[in-house]
Amino acid sequence: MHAIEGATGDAAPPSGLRERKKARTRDALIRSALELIAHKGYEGTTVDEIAAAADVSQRTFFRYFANKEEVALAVQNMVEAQFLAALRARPAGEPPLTALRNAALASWDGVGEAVTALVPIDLHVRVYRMIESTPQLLAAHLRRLAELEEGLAEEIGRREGLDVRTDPRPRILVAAFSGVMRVTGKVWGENLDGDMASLRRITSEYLDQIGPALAEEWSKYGGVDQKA
Amino acid sequence: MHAIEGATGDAAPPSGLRERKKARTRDALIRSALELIAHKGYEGTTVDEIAAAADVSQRTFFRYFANKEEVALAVQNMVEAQFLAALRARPAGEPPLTALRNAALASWDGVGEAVTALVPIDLHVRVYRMIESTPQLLAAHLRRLAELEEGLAEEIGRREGLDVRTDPRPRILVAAFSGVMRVTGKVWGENLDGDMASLRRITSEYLDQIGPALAEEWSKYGGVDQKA
DNA sequence: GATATTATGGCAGTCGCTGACACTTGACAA
DNA sequence: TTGTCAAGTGTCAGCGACTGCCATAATATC
Repeated sequence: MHAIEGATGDAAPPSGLRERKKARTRDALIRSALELIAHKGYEGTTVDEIAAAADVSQRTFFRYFANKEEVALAVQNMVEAQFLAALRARPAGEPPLTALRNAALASWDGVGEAVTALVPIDLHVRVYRMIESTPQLLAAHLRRLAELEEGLAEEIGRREGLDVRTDPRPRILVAAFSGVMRVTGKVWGENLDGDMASLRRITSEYLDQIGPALAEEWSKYGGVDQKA
Repeated sequence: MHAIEGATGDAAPPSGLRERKKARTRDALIRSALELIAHKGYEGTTVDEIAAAADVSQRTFFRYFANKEEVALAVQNMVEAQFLAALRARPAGEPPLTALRNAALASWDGVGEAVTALVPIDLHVRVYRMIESTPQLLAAHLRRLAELEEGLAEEIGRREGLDVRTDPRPRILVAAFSGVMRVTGKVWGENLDGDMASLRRITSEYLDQIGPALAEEWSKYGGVDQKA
């Protein structure tokens, strides 16, 4: 439904030769694009080059992707879809914030292979940094994240048995959570150790800080715990 | 320093004739642009039309604004600069979250006249809704908000006497706060009463909900209060 | 009033993106 | 196998956003 889904997220096994061919072209486009972008930068890469590298015409490129941003964000998009799926898979008993947190941590697990099936992870990491540092790309990325938040809020609402349109708490929770996750991603991208382990550590650490950060007074180290 | 500032935010009184003329052209461009965009939509408006309506060449337009998005977001940008200024003006005693909240509420006050000096407020509101509903514009808007968050975090850090690069709490707080503010703005834009009073009400209400929303369990109505 | 600055316009050209049309290729049935 | 239909692809023409370049016109400075 939400555009997030479409990103190779539907794990429909390609049956006919036609669909297999389409998947191959799509993957080739993504690979060529990320390779070029990581190498020459986003703005330094033209659609013509991407298309040429994947051996299709420019027109065909635009039949697979609505715009240049979309290829660049294709893998990242997949990761986000993973996250939403992980949230859906969380046991009903978990409180909202815990579910979000665990979904994030859990989704880092499966995502590695899913990404590698398309492109080498280090390429993906390099592109991720590109996203953060390229204004146009970052803008598009943030917009998709906003869409994702919609999906997350809906799911939280569903879990807690309330309507997102009447009770603002799901959206508020997700907004706060996503904000923190963005900082997490940003900090991780800035630091040089681009491995999953450090990502997990930062994530946990920062999510733990959300309570103290919202507290009235900040004690010098650590801080108040807000739970109950 | 940050790009946010540049949006007519520097209240440097135009001295020479040259600068006054420049300010007039800039304002004319903004007015023409918002008028056209509110009327025909963002994508339905060409830069040529905007330039023509302001009686300058297209080339000149691009000397005033880096791209079409910038002119569409010019007023909104001013509002955000106001907000940052309002935060800076908060008394040192206020705890971080309270300062942010009061800065938001306070900035709604002065902003009315500041906006009206450029364009009628109802036009601005119509454009604001346009921003929320136009993907490309929303993307650009979200990116600027991310920049604003940087500024806010820095200011919070300064107030609390800690370095943003070592202590993550300022960023985390601001991220959570901004997330909630975004929901606020979105909900306000969706509802039909586009007046400041309802914006204030929603803002207060939603900010009050952030504690309960982060709590472990959600009681059906209202919820736990997290303060100490 | 001469001269140095700075703003503006016009033009050519690149790049992202789209519609229209013709052509090729895979799917499916007779 | 073959013929038909649907779907994917390439080519081309064209629009709109944006930039560099150069000539010109308007202010500022002395």
